[in-house]
Amino acid sequence: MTQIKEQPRRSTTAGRRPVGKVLPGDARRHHRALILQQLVDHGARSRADLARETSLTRVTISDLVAELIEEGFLIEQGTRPGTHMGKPATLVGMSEDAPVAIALDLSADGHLTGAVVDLDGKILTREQVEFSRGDDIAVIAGLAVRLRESTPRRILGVGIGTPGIVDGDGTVIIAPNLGWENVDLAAQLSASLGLPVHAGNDSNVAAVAESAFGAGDDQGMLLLMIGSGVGGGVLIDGRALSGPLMSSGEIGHVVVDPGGRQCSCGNRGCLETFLSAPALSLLDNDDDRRHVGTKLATVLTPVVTTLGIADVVLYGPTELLEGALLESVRAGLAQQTLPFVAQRVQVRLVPMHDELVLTGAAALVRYRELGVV
Amino acid sequence: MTQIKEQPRRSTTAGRRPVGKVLPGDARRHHRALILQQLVDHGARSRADLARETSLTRVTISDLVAELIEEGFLIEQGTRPGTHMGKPATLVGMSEDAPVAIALDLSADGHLTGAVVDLDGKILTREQVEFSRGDDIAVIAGLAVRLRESTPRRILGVGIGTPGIVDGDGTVIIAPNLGWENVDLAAQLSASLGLPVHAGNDSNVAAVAESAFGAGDDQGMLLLMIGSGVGGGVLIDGRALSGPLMSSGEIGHVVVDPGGRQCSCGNRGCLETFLSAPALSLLDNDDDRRHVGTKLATVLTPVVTTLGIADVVLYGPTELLEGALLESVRAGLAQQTLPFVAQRVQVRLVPMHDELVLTGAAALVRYRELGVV
DNA sequence: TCGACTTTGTTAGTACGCTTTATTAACTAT
DNA sequence: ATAGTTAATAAAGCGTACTAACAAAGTCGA
Repeated sequence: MTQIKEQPRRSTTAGRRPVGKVLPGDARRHHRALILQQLVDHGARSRADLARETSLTRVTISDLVAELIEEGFLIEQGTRPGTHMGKPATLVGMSEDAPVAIALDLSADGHLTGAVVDLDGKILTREQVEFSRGDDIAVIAGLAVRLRESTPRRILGVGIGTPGIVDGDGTVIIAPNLGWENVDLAAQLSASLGLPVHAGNDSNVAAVAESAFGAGDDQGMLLLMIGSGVGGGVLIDGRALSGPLMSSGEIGHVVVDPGGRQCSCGNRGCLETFLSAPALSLLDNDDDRRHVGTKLATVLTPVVTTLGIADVVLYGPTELLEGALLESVRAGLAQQTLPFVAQRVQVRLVPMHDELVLTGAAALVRYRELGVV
Repeated sequence: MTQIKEQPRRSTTAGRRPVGKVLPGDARRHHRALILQQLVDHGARSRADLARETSLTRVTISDLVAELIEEGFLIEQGTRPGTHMGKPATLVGMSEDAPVAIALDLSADGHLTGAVVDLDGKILTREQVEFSRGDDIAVIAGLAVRLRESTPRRILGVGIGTPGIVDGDGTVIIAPNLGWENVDLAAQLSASLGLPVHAGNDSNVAAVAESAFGAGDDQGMLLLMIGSGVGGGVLIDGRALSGPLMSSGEIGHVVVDPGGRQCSCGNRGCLETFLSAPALSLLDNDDDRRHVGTKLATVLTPVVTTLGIADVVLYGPTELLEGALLESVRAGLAQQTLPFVAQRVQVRLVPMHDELVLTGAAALVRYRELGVV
């Protein structure tokens, strides 16, 4: 009887700076990721197509595709329609029964939303439960269990978008809304569920979703999530930047009006005190909206210029953002940056009902487990 | 006679997001980089040490080290002094005759500085020639050739720090100071010198130097280069971020005072019109310096918060920056960011005579050719 | 002083993943 | 029918890192 030696659990290295050694298996995992990426991005295609697109040989592609079919990710879809020279190609595409992710959204006050999401970002099942500051993490695990039982499909992993500062291991360093400090959220859930769990800041995760499933420029994007608070996420090459402080979601707490309104973070005049949905809904004229847009542009300009980002997304209640506010953000950015940058930056709105945090949590799983951006 | 098949020229993949396939040779190059990184960072050590630190086996390390000794990068330095159990370790370290880089600095007006720089960032030879807007690139190549002839050591490659927006291939997309637009600087020099050539924005390259050879936090750093203009560079994980627009050096052209002084970029009131060395030297009281520091903090805050950067470096004429200006930058940052961030960010000065552009150009070569950060 | 132990570094053999070369399969063009 | 083209598989080889085993050179304890 063959004894399989237990390998230390390791997610795909694709997309991360390799910090340690690289084994042959890492190369293979990366090549699997290349194949899945092509199929997810451009739909079903033949093995020969994949060989051309990845510059691997047809032999290697056949081998990898066989493995991915075996594991249920891919499925043969018959020969390519139409008439061509040579032997007709057999199309290979993502399977309808491919593994799915469980996605959890902790960003809302008072409740927790969970969903089963497939690898294309489609929400299959959705459930919402009460969850407030102080509630036990077991509530989260409970929802995940119910979601797991709601589908016959294999679960690739669990993704969580949570407010606060979250490190790369899924530990919530600080989350005032939830009253958490140094909570190893991912590790606890992983232990109780027996599944890989990945957690990220809610607005970072939303940015990942817009890049993975939306219209985001996956080379570089800045997303601002405007809800009860304001969060932000920056993506470069499909990866959410967090930096050594992991504070990348906290753009809402940049002070734009020292001495202004009191903010929950302790400071006064944070961007969030102007731009949150509650604050915006109190505005009753365009002059005030224009004022907020100008303030916002002042915060965005240094980031956009310094990072060379061309795609800025405002994710929030469209009715509060469109019109005067959006126009003044565009105008402000155009005025405050180099002409070279100004000509290339676009600012656009994405409506709240896109549920980017939920699908982004799934995208996080897809990325960390499969290396697909 | 053995025919060596020509491999497509490829620099190390270490540190870049792998975009295509990964061959065994790529893994090997990465492992060579791990070894060199350890030796550069922590000095000479034994093969067994390297095995422990990289988690490769002693066998593999011996193999790779033999190769690196063969190529002249490393050298055996005798047994480790002191008395220990077991067989005495043979120390291996960077060779005194290891290959060097040719570094070129185009950031100054009117002249071009070149140097031969070793892998530790030490300047071995240095030469300066006239170079102004409109001069031929052959002047640059000429200096590189003279520098190459000035040393018997092997040349690893050529690095260039240049003002303007530079893409990843070393093409200068736009550089007003030099009157360049879409000049494929690296490609032209590489063709005429027969050496690998890497080019980057001058302030980005300076940031790389501070991370590689200075005290920079290599997880994340923002460097502002304050000279005749103002440029910036952001490093995350030892890599300079440039984003899709490649404009990351251009933080100096964020408008902080709409309607202010005319800037060379066409806009009015750019950060550069306040903060450049010429502008600063005109200030004669601390109130004005404090005003500039506050403006600067306003630009830095969104970047620091959004990227979660803990290390901010002002690289310029110390006598103009220390005191009131520096203090007000620190105070502004502390006031305008989350307490969590404010407690962790440090702002420090690096004097101009550190020649960061020159050594940074060398660091760029070291990184691109050897994968050493 | 001598054997036991520890640590370093090498040699020999194995596993894995990709490549190249060759072959079979299935179609179009003439 | 025959040639040409494209798809996919089969077989053999190469590079890289691994495990196992061992030699070398010292320390340590009795």
